Amino acid sequence: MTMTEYKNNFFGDVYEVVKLIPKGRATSYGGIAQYLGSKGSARMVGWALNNIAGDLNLPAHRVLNRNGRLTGKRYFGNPNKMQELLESEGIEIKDDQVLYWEKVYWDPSIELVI
DNA sequence: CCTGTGACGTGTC
DNA sequence: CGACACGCCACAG
Repeated sequence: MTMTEYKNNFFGDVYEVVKLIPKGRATSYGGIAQYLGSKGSARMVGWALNNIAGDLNLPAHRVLNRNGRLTGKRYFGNPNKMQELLESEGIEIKDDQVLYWEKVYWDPSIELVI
């Protein structure tokens, strides 16, 4: 990892958490930020994903905003790509909004034990 | 150095 | 419900 990329562990931490999101579940930028504590804010998580999503094999489609909205769909090249990936895992989506978000939501600070 | 700009979140009106 | 403000941190110009 070069300095331009993994400056702190932050990128690596985001990478690690995103990789651990179970299939068919999803989490939020804020959730990851909360799990990482003071290392970064929710904005940082989005920024991190924006940098590493394409290069690494990350299931970045499982990271949504707090309301379960597909805010990052435009970064998947194909606007429908993100929704298709989620739906292929059994997640229902209506108008860029994940249905039953409470059930789908996976909070790393609660369900992830490292 | 200062400003704008985000794959964000919370709060207020 | 939508519009804003503010906090957040890094980065580009």
